[in-house]
Amino acid sequence: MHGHQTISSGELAAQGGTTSAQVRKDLSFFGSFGKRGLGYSVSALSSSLREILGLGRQWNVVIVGAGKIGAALAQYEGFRDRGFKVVGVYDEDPARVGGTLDGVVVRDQRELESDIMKLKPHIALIAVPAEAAQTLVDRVVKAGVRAILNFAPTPLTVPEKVTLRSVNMALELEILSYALVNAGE
Amino acid sequence: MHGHQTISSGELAAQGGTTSAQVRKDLSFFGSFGKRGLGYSVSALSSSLREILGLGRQWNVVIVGAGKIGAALAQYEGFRDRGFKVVGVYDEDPARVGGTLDGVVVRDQRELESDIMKLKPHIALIAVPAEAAQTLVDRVVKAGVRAILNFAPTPLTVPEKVTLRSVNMALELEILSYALVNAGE
DNA sequence: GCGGGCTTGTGAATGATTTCACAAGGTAAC
DNA sequence: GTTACCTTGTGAAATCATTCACAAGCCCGC
Ligand SMILES: NC(=O)c1ccc[n+]([C@@H]2O[C@H](COP(=O)([O-])OP(=O)(O)OC[C@H]3O[C@@H](n4cnc5c(N)ncnc54)[C@H](O)[C@@H]3O)[C@@H](O)[C@H]2O)c1
Ligand SMILES: NC(=O)c1ccc[n+]([C@@H]2O[C@H](COP(=O)([O-])OP(=O)(O)OC[C@H]3O[C@@H](n4cnc5c(N)ncnc54)[C@H](O)[C@@H]3O)[C@@H](O)[C@H]2O)c1
Repeated sequence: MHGHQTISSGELAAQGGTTSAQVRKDLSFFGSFGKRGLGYSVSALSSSLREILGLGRQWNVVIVGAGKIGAALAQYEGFRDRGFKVVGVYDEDPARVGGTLDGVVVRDQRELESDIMKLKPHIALIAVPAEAAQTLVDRVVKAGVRAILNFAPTPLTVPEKVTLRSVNMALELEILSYALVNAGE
Repeated sequence: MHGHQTISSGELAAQGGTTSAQVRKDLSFFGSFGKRGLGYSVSALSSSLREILGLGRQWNVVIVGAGKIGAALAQYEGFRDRGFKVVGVYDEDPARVGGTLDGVVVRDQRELESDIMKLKPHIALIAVPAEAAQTLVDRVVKAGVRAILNFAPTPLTVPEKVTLRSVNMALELEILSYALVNAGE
C-alpha cells in the first residue's frame, strides 16, 4: 500500500476493518511470521499466505450454466488473475451450446461427466436455476469434483468429503432490507 | 415443501442445515410464533417474517456499473421476484450508455447524483472495477443511499448510518482452494 | 554492547453464540 | 375428561470467539 517492506498488525487491521489482536491471533494459527518490534515482512507474509491458501498453483474450474451469471463468471478476469482457470462451461440450451465465452466453448451438459473425468477440474461453479441445482451438484460430485461454489438461491446437500459454499445475493438484499427497516432504532 | 400447514423447528432446521434449538432461539428473538405440541403455521410464520424483514414492500435499487456482472444483476429475475426493482443502471462507457438491460436504459454516471435525488432508491449495487468502487460508494452515500451491496473485491468504508455488505467471489474460491489443499487431514 | 522504543505471540479474561434440557402448554384419540 | 404424546420457549451450561494485557524479542542509534 505504502511500498513499505514491512507492515504491523495494526496497519493490517486498519486495512481489513478489524483489530490488531485479531490479526495476530489469526496469523498465529498458521505460525509465526512477524518480527517483534518491526511487524511482518510484506513479501514474506504474502508468499506464506499464498502457500497456505493453496494459491501458488493453478486451479481448474468448470462452470455449469451459461446463462446471465454463468457467462459473467466465465468472463471474469478476477478469477484468472488469481490462478483460477475456466476449463469448461456447460448448458442444456441448444441456443447456447457451441457459443464461445472468453475463448471457452460452451458444451452440452450431457458431456459433463465424461469431460470432468478427462479434465479433472478441481472446482465447479453452479449457475443453473434453483430447481436444477441439486441434480447438477450430484452429477459433478459423482464425477469427482470436491469443491463447489453455488449461485442458485437454494439449500443444497453434498457428501462430507465435498466442500460446498454458496453465494446468495437475494439473501444479501434481504439483510439490507432488514437493516433499512430497523434503521435509526 | 410438503404442503404441510404446519412445520416443526426440527424440520426447519433440517432444511436450513442447522439445529432445532437454533431455529427456536432465533425465532424467539422476534417473538412467539409457534404452538406447543404442533409447531409453526407455515403461512403465519412466513408472513410474520416477511413483515419483520421488510419484504412486504417494494425496494428500489440502482446498479452502478453496466459491465458483465452489472448486466447480469440488472436482468436477474430473482431480485424482481422478491420485491427489489431496478430503477436505474449507470456506467461511464459511452458504448454502454443508452443501451437497454431488461427494459431499463443505461444512463451516464454523471447523472447519478441527480437521479438518486429524484428516484430516491433505497439500495445501490456497486459493480465497477475495484479502483473505482470507493469513489462511487462515496457518491451514492452523499446523494442519500443508505444501503449498499458491493461486488468489487476491495475493502470499502461507509459512514456508520449506512449499511454495507460485500460479495467477494474470488475470496470464496480462495476458501475452496484452502479446503482442497487441506482435504483429508 | 547497551538501552529505549516498538511490536509480536499468547495465556487469561471477557463476551457472544450455541447447545442442552425441561417445564409449560397444546393436540388428538378414545 | 383424561391420557399419551409432541413441540415450543427459555434459563442455564457449555462452547467458541474476541479482546486485553504483557513478557519476550528485535531493531537501531549511540
Ligand atoms: N443473474 C444474476 O445476476 C444472478 C445472481 C445471483 C444468482 N443467480 C442465480 O444463478 C442461477 C442462474 O441465473 P441466471 O440469471 O444466469 O439465469 P439464466 O436463465 O440466464 O441462466 C440459467 C442457465 O442454466 C441453463 N440450464 C438450465 N438447466 C440446466 C441443466 N440441467 N444443465 C445445464 N444447464 C442448464 C439454462 O439453459 C440457462 O442458460 C439461478 O439459480 C439464479 O437464481 C443469478
Ligand atoms: N464478472 C464477474 O463475474 C464478477 C464477479 C465478481 C465480482 N466482480 C467484480 O465486479 C466489478 C465489475 O466486474 P465486471 O466483470 O462486470 O467488469 P466489466 O469491466 O465488465 O464492467 C465494469 C463496468 O464498470 C464501468 N465503470 C468503470 N468505471 C466507472 C465509473 N467511474 N462509473 C460508472 N461506471 C464505471 C465500466 O465502463 C464497465 O462497464 C469488478 O470489481 C469485479 O471484480 C465481477
